[in-house]
Amino acid sequence: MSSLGPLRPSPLVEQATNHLREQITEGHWPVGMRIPGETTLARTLGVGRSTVREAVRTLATLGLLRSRQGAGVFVIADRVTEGWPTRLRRAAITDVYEVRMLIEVQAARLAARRRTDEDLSALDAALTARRAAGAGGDAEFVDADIALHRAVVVAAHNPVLTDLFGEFAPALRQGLIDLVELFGLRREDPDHGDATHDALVRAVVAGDAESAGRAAQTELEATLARLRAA
Amino acid sequence: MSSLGPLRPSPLVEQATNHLREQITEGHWPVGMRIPGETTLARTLGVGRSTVREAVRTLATLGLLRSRQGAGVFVIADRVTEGWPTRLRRAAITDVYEVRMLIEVQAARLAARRRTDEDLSALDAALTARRAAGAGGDAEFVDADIALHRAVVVAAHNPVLTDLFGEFAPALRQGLIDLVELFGLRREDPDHGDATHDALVRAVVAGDAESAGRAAQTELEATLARLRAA
DNA sequence: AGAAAGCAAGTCCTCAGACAACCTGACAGG
DNA sequence: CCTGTCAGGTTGTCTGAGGACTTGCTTTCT
Repeated sequence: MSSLGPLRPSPLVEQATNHLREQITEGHWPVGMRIPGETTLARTLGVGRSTVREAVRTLATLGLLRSRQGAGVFVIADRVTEGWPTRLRRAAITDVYEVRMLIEVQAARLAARRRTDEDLSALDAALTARRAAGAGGDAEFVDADIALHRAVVVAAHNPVLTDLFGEFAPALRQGLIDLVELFGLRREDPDHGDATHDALVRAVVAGDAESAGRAAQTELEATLARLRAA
Repeated sequence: MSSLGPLRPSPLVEQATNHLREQITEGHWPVGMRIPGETTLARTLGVGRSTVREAVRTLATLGLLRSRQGAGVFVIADRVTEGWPTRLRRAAITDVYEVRMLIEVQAARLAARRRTDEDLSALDAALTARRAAGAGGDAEFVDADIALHRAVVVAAHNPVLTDLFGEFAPALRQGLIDLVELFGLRREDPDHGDATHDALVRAVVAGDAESAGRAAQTELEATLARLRAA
């Protein structure tokens, strides 16, 4: 089992993939350009056409290339973006929260216009759960709070928006738990912000987009102000 | 014979990929199992062997499969954490654009309150460039358009927001180019929407958050309506 | 001359067959 | 038990062919 040295040079497809990826990342093939055809690439790379095809498919799966039948293969990106978890962890919590706010304010407006009956019961359940979690631990309470906000976003019925909120949720959770622990907000506010959340849910239920947006805005701005003060 | 039948609902490789992915995600092929051979799969799926190979390569790139020469293809994971480029490519363009809109409307409001002198000159340059690109190609024009919108987002001075817009930009670019080419929007509107963009920039320059938000909203809603009509 | 219809070249998509490289398990001999 | 050999099956790669689609040019008509 000596895996020492390049016993196997490495699969040809991998070599071809790396070669093509280099052309893109090094800037020789700018975004938008049509790359040479399969037969040309096969000849210049010294491999077969199917090998080129599998290499192209790999880069297409990674989001660098896009092939259109009859037209050719085009460069649609020149780098694979790093993940959001790391970016959000590096960013300032106030910036994260500000973006969360502007997302959710508009989400609330959409939710008021599109919520279904299932959404209504889900919102009701989440509101009740949040109220109940007021007696629990900090983490538990924050989770219930986020679950309620997620229910609002889900009611907007936009998969991209739901995914986006899911991306922010972990960073929000940590930041909010820190905030709650640091300021002991729940002791100084025995209501736990229940009134504002209730107003938000009622506006969504009523289908009043304007009120829903305002309710979300005031609620989130209050928390954002507390974050800035920290 | 069948002239009007489902000539090609979607590329065969894509169908094969989805079929294989289902077997994995539905649990029929547990992690660690060796899946049937290429020739067998080709026969059961009713496609050629190269088609199966490209499907397998796609799932291997996504981290679900791993093929070892001489041994077979093995399942190494049953779910994939998709990056945003992939998710946005798969999502409906209208959903993507709707999220883009709700981001940018609020970004315009923030920009009106926070723009610096550098932002103002950048906005001015971007607007001029967009105007000039009206005479160029479709891709060139879309790029100039996106650059202007990016300048507005940058003026909001929130790194997370800027990154988020950058995440959406590639998907937007593709969708907008398709839209422009499909409908020939630029011929039917010789102004290229210059007036609305000018209004947006002037509101940001003037520091009028309300007007900036409204300008962005009307401009983006018009395009969104065109997308929905497609 | 300008616009519309049609043609032809180029390109990706798919298939079929073939051979090479490689892994695995069975089997015979020590 | 250990080892070397072998046969069968599998993936890796190449080639040739034809179909489907896009694009630009050409032809034809107004």
